[in-house]
Amino acid sequence: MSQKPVKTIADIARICDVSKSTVSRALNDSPLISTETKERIRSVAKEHNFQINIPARRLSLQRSRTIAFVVHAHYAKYLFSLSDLFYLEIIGAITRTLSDNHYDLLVANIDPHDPDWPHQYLDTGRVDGFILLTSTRKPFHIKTLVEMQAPFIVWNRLRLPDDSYCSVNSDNFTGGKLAATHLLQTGKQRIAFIGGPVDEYEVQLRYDGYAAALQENGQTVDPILVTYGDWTIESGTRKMQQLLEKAPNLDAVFVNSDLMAVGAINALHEQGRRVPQDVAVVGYDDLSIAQTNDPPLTTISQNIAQVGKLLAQNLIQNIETGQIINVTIPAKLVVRNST
Amino acid sequence: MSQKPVKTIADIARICDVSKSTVSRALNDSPLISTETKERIRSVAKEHNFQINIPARRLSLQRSRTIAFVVHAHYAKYLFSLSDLFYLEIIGAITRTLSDNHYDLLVANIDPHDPDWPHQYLDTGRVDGFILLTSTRKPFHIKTLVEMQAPFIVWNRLRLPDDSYCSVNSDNFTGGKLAATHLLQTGKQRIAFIGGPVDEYEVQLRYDGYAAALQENGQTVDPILVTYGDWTIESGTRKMQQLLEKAPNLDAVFVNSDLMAVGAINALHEQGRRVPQDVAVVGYDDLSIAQTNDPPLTTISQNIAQVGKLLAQNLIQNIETGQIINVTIPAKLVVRNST
DNA sequence: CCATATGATGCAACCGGTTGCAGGATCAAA
DNA sequence: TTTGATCCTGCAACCGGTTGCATCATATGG
Repeated sequence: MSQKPVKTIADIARICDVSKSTVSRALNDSPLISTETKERIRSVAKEHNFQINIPARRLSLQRSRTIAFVVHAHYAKYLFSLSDLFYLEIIGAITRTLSDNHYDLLVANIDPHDPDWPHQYLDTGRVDGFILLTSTRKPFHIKTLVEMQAPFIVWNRLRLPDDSYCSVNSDNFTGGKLAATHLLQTGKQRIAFIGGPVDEYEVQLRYDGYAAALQENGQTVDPILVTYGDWTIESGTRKMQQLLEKAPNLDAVFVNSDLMAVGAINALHEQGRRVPQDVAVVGYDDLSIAQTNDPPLTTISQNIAQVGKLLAQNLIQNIETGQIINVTIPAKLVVRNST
Repeated sequence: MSQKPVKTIADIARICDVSKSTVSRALNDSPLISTETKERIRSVAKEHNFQINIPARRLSLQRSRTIAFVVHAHYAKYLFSLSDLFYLEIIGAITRTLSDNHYDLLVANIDPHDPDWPHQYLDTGRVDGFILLTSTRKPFHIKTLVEMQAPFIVWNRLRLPDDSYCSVNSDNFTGGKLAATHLLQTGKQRIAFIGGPVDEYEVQLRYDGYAAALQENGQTVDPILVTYGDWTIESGTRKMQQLLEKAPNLDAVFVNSDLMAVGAINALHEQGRRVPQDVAVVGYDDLSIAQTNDPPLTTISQNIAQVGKLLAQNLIQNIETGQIINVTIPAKLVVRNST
């Protein structure tokens, strides 16, 4: 009943008998306003539970305080599919960090062939920056973003720090090395490698780590044991089948993602091989699925929560101060029952 | 070099020697403007590839053309977890439909205990409406939303159409019935039921369908065969273990979600039961994981793409016209190797 | 040939915030 | 008592769109 429509700062100004400017400054905690006036205005605002108009503020400040989480509409049926699970787990940490900083997260469903998409989001003032994950982190897009000087951050950058953009990277070399070393230590001798797409930089690094571990152990990489999938469960199954045909005597495999590892294990079971007794398996990512798989996966953990947090935090930092931040987070081996 | 800063409609107005209003109307295809003027203005806009300022338009139109996808920050480690996979697959279809209609999707990471959250999004003009899925569709929140007359749509509404809000529902009764009937037809006799949380309406309907199928077959429900999990893989495993202890002679189980079904199958394998020979399993949802599981899951498909599309479409309809739309989409049995 | 309908465009207000600058009040120092 | 610094507050412009209404030119009808 007593619901007077208090919708704007002008309404509050009227009630408090001050000007709009004073209300605005009071709500923004400006040092220009006296403490008592500030408190009076704030209590009135609280009382009428006033909500500031965000679009108006955005227009005025020329800042949207919104970040685009870029995804491709590349699946026929679903936008997200299980192979994106890794990214989705990251979204959680991202939104939390963003909202702590009063930023919003927009899901930008882009057409990967449209070179114009960054303009549609940045030049229109809808967002202040972009977060790109592996599947959207094509050279083509990076180039456009750099050229238009868009604030953005990527997960696992393409090259080493020669370009000028932000990134959060995992220590892929160490990850690969940890995985292979662990397998060697458990007595395995013929260790196969199922990578992600061969042209991904992170995949190359993981391979290098794998090769380094073998070398330290006096072994050399057998090319027949090396193959590459596309991150999906099915590709894990397929590549494992092929490996078993070509190299039936393998006794372990380092798979570049938990999802492909799940597929690989399916293939192993089909062939009657026991995991880990006959063939040990190490995955990568430590998705929640790793714990619940049968058997639970030994994997390389990347602390997804921290990745998401850093992606959000450093992008905001870049937007607000222009700093270019590149961080690498450590890889950790998590031993479960698949080895 | 020839990059003149053409950022606002005023710039275009100057170039075309017309007024701001004319530019605005031309870009919005107003019938008030002559065809030739319209074309002239548009070609200039194209040429300078002008991007309209969205926050300004939003302020002026008092519409954000943004929808909030509501999620809870209820997981310790991740916001999304595997048990939300179903929802995540839906996001794809939602964003696609929204962007076809020039709407944006915001991820609203809310505190489920804060009764105030809808105001933070609606009264501030950040969004025009909300999409709620099962985990965020608590009576408490629905009540608040209805009271503040917020436009929103839910997946699987709580009660039958007595409240006045939009929803997209799956035909849960038929789904449950299809699952149980299929198991009976394959010759199974002792069919267990692992539901989602017992207080979820959709779970009750699936149970009713299950019970109806048994009844039509001259059977009656054995309470010892009925149990409820919480949608997670682990709960599927746990509940299956309990069932096997209490009723070792069961020969089939209808599980209310694919994820719990995956967990249940893990438990069955642990006990040395073969799927489907010893125990047949039917899941629910037809997630992408259902196809790649070992064995591939027989499940109830809900056409997730269509669900997402309808959620987006009908919510927009409601926002723009006030119509309250409730639709039920059919459930379909997909037979794979787990039965 | 004048009156009026019709079509195209411009003016100016408005959406709801933020902020540079001017100005009034208070108080201390000269 | 005057001067000037300090502290608060208000005025008004601005952010970049949209839109009701006025205006003006042309077309139509009597």
